[in-house]
Amino acid sequence: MTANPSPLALSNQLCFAFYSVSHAFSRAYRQFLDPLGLTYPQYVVLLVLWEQDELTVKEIGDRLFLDSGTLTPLLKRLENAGHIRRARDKKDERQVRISLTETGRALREKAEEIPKQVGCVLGLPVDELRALTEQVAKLRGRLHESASP
Amino acid sequence: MTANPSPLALSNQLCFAFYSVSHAFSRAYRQFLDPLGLTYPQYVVLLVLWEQDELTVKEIGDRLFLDSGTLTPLLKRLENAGHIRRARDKKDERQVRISLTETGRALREKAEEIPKQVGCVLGLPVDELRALTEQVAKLRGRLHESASP
DNA sequence: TACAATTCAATCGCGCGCAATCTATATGCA
DNA sequence: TGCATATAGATTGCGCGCGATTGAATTGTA
Repeated sequence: MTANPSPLALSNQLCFAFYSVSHAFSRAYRQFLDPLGLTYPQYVVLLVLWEQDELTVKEIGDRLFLDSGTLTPLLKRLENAGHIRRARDKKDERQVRISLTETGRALREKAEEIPKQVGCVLGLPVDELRALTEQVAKLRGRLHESASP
Repeated sequence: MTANPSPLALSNQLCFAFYSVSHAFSRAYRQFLDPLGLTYPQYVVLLVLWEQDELTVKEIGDRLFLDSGTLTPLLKRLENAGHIRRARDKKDERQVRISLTETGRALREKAEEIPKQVGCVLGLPVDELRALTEQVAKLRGRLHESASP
């Protein structure tokens, strides 16, 4: 794979790099998330809610590029764990609004150490991390555009 | 998420960027893989086999950072589709050796157009793609090292 | 040669990701 | 107002990823 010399396979290389690094990241986070009883996708949903509470399922999905097929069962698990509440919006009964419980809000402090610890193993200067993040987000944007023209 | 100003959240940003871009890539590949009846992970396994046939499950797993729990059922599906054969190694009965069928080898030609088509939407110069791929692979290496010291 | 330790693949269980479909609610328009 | 259309979320089905365990084959070693 990584030894393929063909320049035509370049997007294959890049795609696989992202595919494998995202799993590697997920594994790296797991050692810190396991003690909290969270998976990485659940953690990301909580990150969103810690930043802005009372979002609807759709709003969470827009931020994370996930649909209700993924989010509904995930949110139910977070609800069963006692971290969030799910309630139909009174003004628009189609929507389900997600709110943090006290437990869910409290989890934030413990979770705040995680990115620091993971960041250590990356061994890259902050500005490089920032540049890389931007570059990757830009690629994601292009892929999304081309998917829904 | 992307609006979080805290520098502490930088590895969160980067991890999420990889997480979301890898799904976006997988969706981009899907439109080309669907007609071939392949998923992205199946395609990646075939890429490996097209480069070197007669690998064992472990050897495939080493190249793709996947274990038998993922590969065994995936390979069975590729076998059912007629693309590969699975057979115990005569010299070491613990190993299962994977070989391409004629159908599986023939699939390569159709698949060869895919990275080109995906590459078009990325809109990045070749050397930038190459640099990005290397940088991401390096990060993956660091994450793997720190996982198994 | 016995027998413990290691290696390889298979199996099981669970949580995503996502396409497709369904239901309920809201909106737009004649 | 009445009905078509659109939207939000839930549900179903399938294919991963992966931790944990199992069973069989091999290797290392006393």
